[in-house]
Amino acid sequence: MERVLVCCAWPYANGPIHVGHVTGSLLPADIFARFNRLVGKDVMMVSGSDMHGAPITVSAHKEGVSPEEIADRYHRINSKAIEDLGISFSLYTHTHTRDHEEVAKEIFLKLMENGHLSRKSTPQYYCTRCSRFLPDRYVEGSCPHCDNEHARGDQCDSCGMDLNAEELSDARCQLCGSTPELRETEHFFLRLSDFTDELTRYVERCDHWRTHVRSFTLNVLRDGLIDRPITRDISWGVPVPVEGFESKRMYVWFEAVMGYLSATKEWAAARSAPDDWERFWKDGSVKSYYFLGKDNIVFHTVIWPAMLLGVGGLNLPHNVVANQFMNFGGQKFSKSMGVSIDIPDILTKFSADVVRYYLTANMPEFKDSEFTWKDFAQRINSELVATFGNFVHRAMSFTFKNYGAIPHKGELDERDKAMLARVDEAGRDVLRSLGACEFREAMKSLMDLAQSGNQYFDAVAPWSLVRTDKERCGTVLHVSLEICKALAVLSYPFMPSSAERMWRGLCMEGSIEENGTNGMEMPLKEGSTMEKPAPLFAKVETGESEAFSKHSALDLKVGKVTDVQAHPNADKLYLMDVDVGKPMRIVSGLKDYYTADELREKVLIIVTNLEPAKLRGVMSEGMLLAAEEGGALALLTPEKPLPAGTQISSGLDVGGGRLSFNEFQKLEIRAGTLVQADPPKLDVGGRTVSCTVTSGEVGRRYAAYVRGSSALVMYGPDDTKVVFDRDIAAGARIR
RNA sequence: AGCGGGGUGGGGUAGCUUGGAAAUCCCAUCAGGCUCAUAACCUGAAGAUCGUUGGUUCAAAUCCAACCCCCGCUACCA
Repeated sequence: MERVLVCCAWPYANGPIHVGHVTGSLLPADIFARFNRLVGKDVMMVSGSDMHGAPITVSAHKEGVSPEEIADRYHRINSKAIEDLGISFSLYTHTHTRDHEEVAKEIFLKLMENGHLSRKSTPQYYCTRCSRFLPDRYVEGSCPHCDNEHARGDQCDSCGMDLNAEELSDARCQLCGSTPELRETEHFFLRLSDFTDELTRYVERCDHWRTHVRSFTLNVLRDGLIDRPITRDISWGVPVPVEGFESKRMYVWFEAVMGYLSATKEWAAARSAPDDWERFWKDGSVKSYYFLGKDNIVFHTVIWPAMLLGVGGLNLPHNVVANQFMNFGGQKFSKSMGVSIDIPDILTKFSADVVRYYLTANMPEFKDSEFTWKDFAQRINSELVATFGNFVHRAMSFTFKNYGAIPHKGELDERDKAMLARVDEAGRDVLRSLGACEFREAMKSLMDLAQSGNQYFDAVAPWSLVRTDKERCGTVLHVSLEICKALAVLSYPFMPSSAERMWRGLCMEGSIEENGTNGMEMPLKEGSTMEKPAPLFAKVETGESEAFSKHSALDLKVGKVTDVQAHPNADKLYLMDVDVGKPMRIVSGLKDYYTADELREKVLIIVTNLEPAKLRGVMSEGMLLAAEEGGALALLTPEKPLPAGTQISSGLDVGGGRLSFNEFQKLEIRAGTLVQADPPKLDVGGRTVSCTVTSGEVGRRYAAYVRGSSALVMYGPDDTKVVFDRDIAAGARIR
């Protein structure tokens, strides 16, 4: 039996997985694995949680727990989420296992034995009080390029320059504040340069790779590879199996990729066949596929292959299927910015198959894609429910109602034959696309077949045939059910549980999983009594998806006042012309607070998607934001100058639809004082809520959305937050 | 900043490697039809001078150059 190894990038155990992980690697890997099982191949599919590395120690330090506790927590959460999503791993493990440690040490020693490691001493800061070496980011000091005294050792947040910790004057340990000393420390380096030529030849052969993966890799190789350190001075990670290195650990990027191999070995050991892993790694006819995001390409096209070459005797990746990114409201997913949709969350609202559908249909295969709740609801409702689900349901429920069983197939006319030929054609299309890892295309072919089904059903009109020619009606229904059967089998890689439900609904024996694509040829069992069909998918109520985003339906932009005039017919109102990237007329009630001259040239924050409204006879197209508290009023403004029209974000979907004034009033936006930075807390007047903020200054007052017990500080590009032009009390309501 | 990818009707996309009758498909919009089905389905229409500016050519979305914008990597998010 032909064998396939499916490898999926290892989610980092520092937070719950989100839709980006799923659409970027987990889901394409699973679809591909299921497809291969369907066509009868022996599939090994592995991944796990990446448990090591500095970010986890940082989280642990923040929470005051051990790194292991953090890693274990998210490993549990993510294992569950992955299972709930129906991702069919042979084994989903993690990198903090004995197996992995052994494999990592073994590979390390083998690379050393083969002469691909070198040792080098470099100076690094060591904190005597903490008795540890400090990673660059843990060192704080004065930036040599600007006056910032709080530059981190890797980068200055103030001027943005890249730094080495040694460049800082007045270096301090960020953990305890004491002055660290520079010490020599010795590390191992992977001699990547040994492999440049061989890797170049290898990648040049791989012309079946996606072009962006291949050209990017070739470019990296053309620049020449630099030897990289593979050990570092931290205590969390895989120990280095060399005397004198007891206090050091392997770099996580070096050790985590080995997880593919160690997971396969762990799988084999669990089956009491410890040598079984070799069938997937040493047999040159086995093709291995790696699914990951574009940020991860070099690790899989250069570094891991170099390691495999250095060890020798192990298969190189056959294909590295890298996806682009799925963004959310124009922003990349990022936990720190509060821009993410966690899988555990979304699964409380929607079934796995529905989520899988959307994430496949919108998969960022060749370029970035955008997740919006509006698009989510739309695609589910009009594609999955209306086209696909509805065809299956109308065919099955009509048959059930009028026959109660699978009807007899009589003589086929030209149209029936053409339809069945179309089914075969669609089957070939779907399977071809799946084999080429073109999942959106495959899904499209599947949907096209559902549409053809609808067209056929309409053309043969069984609802009138049933009254005139019941025999012929049975035949066209039989053909329709054939289409359903094909849809069931072909949709299995994408939506496995719905597919199996359809299979059972058609009175077919066994399961799709057991029969594979042979199920396409298996005849329907005429005369079998059917169960009453139920719709496969329910429509998504707009409210359900809005629940996630209603607080962010505001489209805020930076606006520059170009002209201010008194309203001809009102005491308190101004007519303001504001540039928000385009001119906009705004009527505002600021006359009691600001003179026209004070307002001219001012830079404000404008709601640009409000329903226009007439105020004392003049149309107002937008609204400027101001905070109000006990008779005092302050205008919202960006803390640094931003050009007119710049998008200001709460971090989530900007919506795009028009917002009525009533809806706007339901939103809670307040002035809040940042009372602590880590974890960030915001005082919004009488109560303190947790908040997300990009890099706030404690004691400063910011504008923030408040929802429940958390808040989202509004911000523009470059972490520019929204502040006030006059002092205003914390808790002031913004409108 | 360097490197890679992308910029096609309102939104998403195909085509661009091998230039050729003003361009594919889905959604939304509009007009019809049907009534089996989750107001679902089917048919038809309107809608783009293919990021900008130049160039090559009889002919460019498609090739070349410059520029603008978005994203990623370089810098521990798929």
